[in-house]
Amino acid sequence: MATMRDVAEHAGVSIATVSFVVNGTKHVTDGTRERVETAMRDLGFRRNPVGAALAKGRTSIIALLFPTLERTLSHTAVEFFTSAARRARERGYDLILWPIGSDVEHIDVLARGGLVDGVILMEVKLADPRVSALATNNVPFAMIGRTADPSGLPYVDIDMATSAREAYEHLAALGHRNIAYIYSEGVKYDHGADARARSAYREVAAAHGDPATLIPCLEHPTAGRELGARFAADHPDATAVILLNEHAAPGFLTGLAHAGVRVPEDLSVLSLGSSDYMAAMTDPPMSYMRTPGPELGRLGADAILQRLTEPEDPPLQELLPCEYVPGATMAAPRA
Amino acid sequence: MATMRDVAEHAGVSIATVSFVVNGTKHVTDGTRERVETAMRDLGFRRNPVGAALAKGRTSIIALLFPTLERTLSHTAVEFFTSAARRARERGYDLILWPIGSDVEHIDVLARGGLVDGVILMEVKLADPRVSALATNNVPFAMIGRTADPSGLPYVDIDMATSAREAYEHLAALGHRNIAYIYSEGVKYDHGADARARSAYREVAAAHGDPATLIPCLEHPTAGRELGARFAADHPDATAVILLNEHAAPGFLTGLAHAGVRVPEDLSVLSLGSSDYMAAMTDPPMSYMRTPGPELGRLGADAILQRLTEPEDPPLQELLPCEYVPGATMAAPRA
DNA sequence: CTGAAAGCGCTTACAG
DNA sequence: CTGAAAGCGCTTACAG
Repeated sequence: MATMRDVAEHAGVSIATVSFVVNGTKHVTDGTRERVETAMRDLGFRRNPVGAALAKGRTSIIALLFPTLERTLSHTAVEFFTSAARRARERGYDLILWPIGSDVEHIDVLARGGLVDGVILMEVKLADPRVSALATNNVPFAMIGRTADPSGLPYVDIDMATSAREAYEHLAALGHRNIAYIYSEGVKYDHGADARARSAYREVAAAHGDPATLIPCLEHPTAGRELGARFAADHPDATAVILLNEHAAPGFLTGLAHAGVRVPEDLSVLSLGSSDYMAAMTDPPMSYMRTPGPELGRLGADAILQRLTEPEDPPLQELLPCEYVPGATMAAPRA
Repeated sequence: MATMRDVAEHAGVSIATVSFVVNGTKHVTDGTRERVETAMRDLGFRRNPVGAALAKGRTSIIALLFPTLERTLSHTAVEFFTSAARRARERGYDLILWPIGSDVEHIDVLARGGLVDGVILMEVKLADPRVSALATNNVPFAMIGRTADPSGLPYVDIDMATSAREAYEHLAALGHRNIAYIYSEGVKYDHGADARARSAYREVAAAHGDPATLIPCLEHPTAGRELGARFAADHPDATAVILLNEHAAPGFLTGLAHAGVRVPEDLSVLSLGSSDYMAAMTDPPMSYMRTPGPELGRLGADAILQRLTEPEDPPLQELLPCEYVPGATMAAPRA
């Protein structure tokens, strides 16, 4: 593979000049530039990014850290990633998905030393060891999600407290007074979004003077189906359900149907943190609170890029609520 | 950040010795090693992978190229990735997901020069410009999927011809003589798996003397639903459907139900290339031909690692059929 | 067992 | 506008 030195010799210039042409860093006379460009073409030259990275101390690559080996990448997570990648590309960076988990060792080895310029964290826990690892090692990072106390740290997150509250209020407005809440079982209990949604649910139920019922469910359609099948028997008084478990939602409706529970006549269901794609999977189409995945992905990219380009600016901190999208799974409770 | 030079000074040794300790490349006396290790700890030393990459000419990083910006990462694709990443990790490599598409420019810039040691291609087309780009640039690669003529190239792929044929035979064995085929619309027509499954379907239908009916459908549950709703009207003679469109499958069943078509009494449905996860989404649970995603991901990692470690060996080429998993969407046609 | 030194392929002040 | 040279942080023959 041709190097800059080869090109320089071929064109009869210094390698500095080649570098200027390749990067457009400095003005070069037309004649010289043409000679260099010809030489590059003749030799099939392509700049070696590793050499450049070492000299410059940066790579223009951002890593999105998602623990795929521990947790399945949901459709919504894919939306975050795709949108963040698109935004990064617009701004001259590459975004890659690095499937490393809570394995702190691995994190700072990768993140330091300029293999990547910065990282975006997903699946952030209330107390997240990765955050301190990155901070200690001085690796620029931003979170999609946030820790218990994210003050001073760049993040973009779903406003889960507001979203859960609004979900509740939508059902309460229809007259529901016994609204159960289904969450993801097997997720670390201190996962930020889950934890915040659960507290908000408890608070708003209490504020209404309604009972709070928290029901765990594994993140899989089959688990949803089993839960749906026994739901009426286990929770005869519930007239509505809020569900923060995208993977289980379709199965839950199926299970209900098989048990003779009609949705929404017998039970209203509202999926919290879902997408058009997943909502359209179910029958009837799910009423849901839409996760602002594309918006957050884009903002997540902006958040980390701001750390890189304007490190003195206050960190970007943004909270976006889910938006209510009516489907066909909500109605007033039977009298 | 401390460098090897800092550590060397601190420990009173040469930086070569530090390198030997860090990498375990050569034996170092216990006493010396301890001094070096202490110095590393004191200074919080972490080896800079970019420097190492430049010196060694490799990074131990493999990139999985998936055009996320053009095509949604399906649950099945996530399985490939996760499994390949796990396997790579076992063998001392890191696997990252690089969301670049058919953008040939971008590919070889990234792939050459040792930012990654090799790449795995997904979503391979019959004629794929990326393949020639990588070959020209001498970038080690392997395909999950394959081009029209992959001879001499490393690949692992679904044996779609066999799988489609078997799908057909399962339905034919029940007595079906009019089996329609639903494929993904909007996918480049020369996508390998799609193209091969379609030809196999045509051939096997012809061999049976049955009519072949090819029906396009966008890759989204809503499109599936619309297709299901008008299916009986458009194709009154079909008694069974093979469907290679995971995203549309759940919606398709829903659409059928709303149009009064009972599955499997009125119409049998068999999903080709699906997963337990997606099959469990539908009601009734889908009968499907299971994509060997985890197996192929693992083999895909092996295929590229073999190019890197044993470049003289003949390339790994492996074809795995989908396995039939009975669900509740197939029955004999009505008399 | 350890060290001095060249080299990996670039970038970037500094001169001219 | 262009070049000579130092340097980014490592690795690895080659000596001793």
